[in-house]
Amino acid sequence: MPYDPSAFPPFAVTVDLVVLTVRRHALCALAVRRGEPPFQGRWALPGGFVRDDEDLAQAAARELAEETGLRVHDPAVPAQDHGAHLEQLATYGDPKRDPRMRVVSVAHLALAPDLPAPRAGGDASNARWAPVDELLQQGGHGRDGEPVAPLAFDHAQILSDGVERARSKIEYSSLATAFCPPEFTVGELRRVYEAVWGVALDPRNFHRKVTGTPGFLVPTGGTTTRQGGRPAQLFRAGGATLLNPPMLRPEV
Amino acid sequence: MPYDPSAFPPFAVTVDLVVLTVRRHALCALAVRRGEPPFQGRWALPGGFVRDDEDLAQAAARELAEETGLRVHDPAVPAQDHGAHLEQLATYGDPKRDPRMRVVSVAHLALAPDLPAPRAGGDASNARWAPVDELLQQGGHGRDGEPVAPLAFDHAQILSDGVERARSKIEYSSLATAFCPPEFTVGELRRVYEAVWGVALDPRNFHRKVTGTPGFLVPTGGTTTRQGGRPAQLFRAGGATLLNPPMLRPEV
DNA sequence: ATCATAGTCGTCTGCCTGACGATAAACACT
DNA sequence: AGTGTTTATCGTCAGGCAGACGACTATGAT
Repeated sequence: MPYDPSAFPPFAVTVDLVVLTVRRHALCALAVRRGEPPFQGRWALPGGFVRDDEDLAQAAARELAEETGLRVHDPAVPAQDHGAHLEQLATYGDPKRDPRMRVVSVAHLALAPDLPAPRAGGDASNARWAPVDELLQQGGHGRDGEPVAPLAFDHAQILSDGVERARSKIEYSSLATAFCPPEFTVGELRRVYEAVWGVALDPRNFHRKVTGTPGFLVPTGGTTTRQGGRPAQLFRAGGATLLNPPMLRPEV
Repeated sequence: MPYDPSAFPPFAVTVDLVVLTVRRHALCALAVRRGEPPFQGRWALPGGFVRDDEDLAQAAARELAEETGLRVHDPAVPAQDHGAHLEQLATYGDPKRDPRMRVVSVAHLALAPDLPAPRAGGDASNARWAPVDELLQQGGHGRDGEPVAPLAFDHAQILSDGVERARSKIEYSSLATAFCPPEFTVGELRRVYEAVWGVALDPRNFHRKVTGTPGFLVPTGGTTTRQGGRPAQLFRAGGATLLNPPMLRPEV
């Protein structure tokens, strides 16, 4: 039976990216300014159309590289350069989510270490890291006073879902290390958890927990004083991806 | 700026369903026989095209109702009839996953109580509940000897992802009750966990855990002996959706 | 009456966590 | 050099929870 193109409605398929990082003790997301209607001039999540010959993950990795220069960390390549974590988040397909046409967006979540200022097609003023609080808050604005919220389309919902995914996933996986540089201290890792969860953690219990979980952290032998105070041991992320028992997020 | 249809490649968008239930102490999934090429005669997950005016969740709920007659349980309607749990699972978009054309499939996961025999367009021989082990195993076949594996397209991967989602989600949520009838006993709930995880659980510790978790179970006052032995209390699912601390899955 | 089956209540022990005291090693002052 | 500040790291203790398992209860089957 030949294929009948009239048997189904055509869709546009895009990937949108929730790229998270921790800057200045705050969980931040990458936002780009829209250059064309709809929502011209408003901030949005980076993204774009999936190409004809591309897998969804490939498209997301391509967009991520275009926006940030980040390569995706491939677990199959252990000795690889430090790269970002990228995973599929969810798919959004409300018929009215884009006023122009029927668009289904496959959102992806990327976790990246603190990066230099972003570039978007070479134009820095059209891309920025903004604290997720500002992006999700009614009338949110950056430190420069520019309004950054509300985001275009349904991107506030997508960002919110991505943040919630990240918050819950660092509980039971070693993903928090994706926010850290290749070598980091226990204190730096703790400040990642504190920024993502928005809580304060006891440094002593945190230290006991992460150093006592087999495979989570591997000491590199070096030390650093870049945080001030007593020199701290440097670690790399160990091979373990699942934490058992998990890291417990404190109650409200 | 007008919309330019040549700016993006057109996709077909479908929803595929991983419908899980527990039958005869085994985790089973709904499978339908394909009536046309490609993969004609092979078993596949139920699914279909998303319509022009439909949200993804609506499309999934419609397909679920068409295949099983199940309504989706809406948390906003507390006094509602018993219904299935339905949630988005993941999206699959490999360019070659369907040889006919570019198809992106938004897979959904549904959990249902044990149901009467399925119907697929009224033809029972073209739909069946099959243990997920048989569906995922090389050369798997049903009790009638008919081969049910491998599934068509990338449906083995989708089913595998859905099963893994269900296995992990009943750890920290009350979702296991979605496999049970409206009223059930602690033992019936335990057998759900045992079937989904494929392990044996201590009845005494399980009883202590589920009855001691506030909001998980609400006693209805009734009892039943349908399992034989001493009469057991009947419970309904309580309002709690998140279990804290979680139910622990025994080690290998 | 006896047995088999399933449900329910307790006990004990070990592990993990949260709370928090104490010490160590750097830097910035005076 | 001494003092204070900051961060890191080790230790202690009590409470909670889970795994192992004994004991008892209430039904139906033989």
